[in-house]
Amino acid sequence: MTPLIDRLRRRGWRMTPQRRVIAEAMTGEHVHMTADEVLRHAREVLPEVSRATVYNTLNEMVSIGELLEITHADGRKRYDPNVADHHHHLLCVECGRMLDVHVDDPALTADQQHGFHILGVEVTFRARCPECASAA
Amino acid sequence: MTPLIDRLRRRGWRMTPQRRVIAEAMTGEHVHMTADEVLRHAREVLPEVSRATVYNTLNEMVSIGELLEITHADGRKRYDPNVADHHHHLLCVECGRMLDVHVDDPALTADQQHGFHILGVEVTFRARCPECASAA
DNA sequence: CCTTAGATTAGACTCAGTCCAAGGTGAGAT
DNA sequence: ATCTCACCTTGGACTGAGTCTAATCTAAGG
Ligand SMILES: [Mn+2]
Ligand SMILES: [Mn+2]
Ligand SMILES: [Zn+2]
Ligand SMILES: [Zn+2]
Repeated sequence: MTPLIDRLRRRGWRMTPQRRVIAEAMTGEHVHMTADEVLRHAREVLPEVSRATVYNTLNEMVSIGELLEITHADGRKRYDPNVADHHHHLLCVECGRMLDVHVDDPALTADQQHGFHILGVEVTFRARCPECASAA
Repeated sequence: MTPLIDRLRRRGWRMTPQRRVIAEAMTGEHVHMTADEVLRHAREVLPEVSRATVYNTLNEMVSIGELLEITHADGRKRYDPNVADHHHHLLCVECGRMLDVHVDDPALTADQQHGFHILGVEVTFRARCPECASAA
């Protein structure tokens, strides 16, 4: 898997310091940051990055398929760089931590499809993580 | 299944016209309205209902388990009165229409649980409905 | 009827996310 | 190496869903 930054350059993106630091934050499995978390990470390296640029960059990466956008129950969106490896999620409902999990996609029987054309399926396991369980 | 209104009264809720009209809107399968849709329905019967009361009532019904809250990708929450019958969802990504579907819950193998205590699982089929498919 | 705990209300407020117009800059062309 | 401009970044105004509050109202038990 080529690094995200190389793939972006190959698509003709101008490689600015802002985009570089955002792309570097968005790497790995089990990475599911909110826009504000990405902004904080980016500012540790490049303190003057603006919120608008983080939103611009994340949205563009989502629209070209280099990031997945996950809508969390708390309303804020999360961004997931793990697009190469189809997966689902395990979510701690207390602290919001989210892990990638691999499980077979469920399928709908014909009569349950109601004539819809299925595009994909999302599975989220709601759970309590070991840290939150022991804190309770 | 006793009607929602009776269950609410039995819990000691004061039965006001506002609550009655909101509870009447929240009945049936395949019902997944936003707060604003509930408000519009309520105002057709009782024009002076306030937005605050709709939000108060929906949130209270969710917290006592008489409604499910579904966070849609567009950010707005949907409210689902079908709590008696465990089910999952089939969502048209174009028009947002959402149907109840019945499919076996997927399960995580022990090594995929990462030590989490699983509370439940949500499955959403992303799809295009027949109306949106023919419009395209 | 009275009474009052609980319900309703308008509008101010919060917070994530979008939009805009002005100024800045990466990188291809010379 | 410098020029150029299409593209990028920025602060701040704006939007829209949802929450909060303080004043007013009312369902229902005695
Ligand atoms: Mn993931
Ligand atoms: Mn449903
Ligand atoms: Zn946790
Ligand atoms: Zn549709």
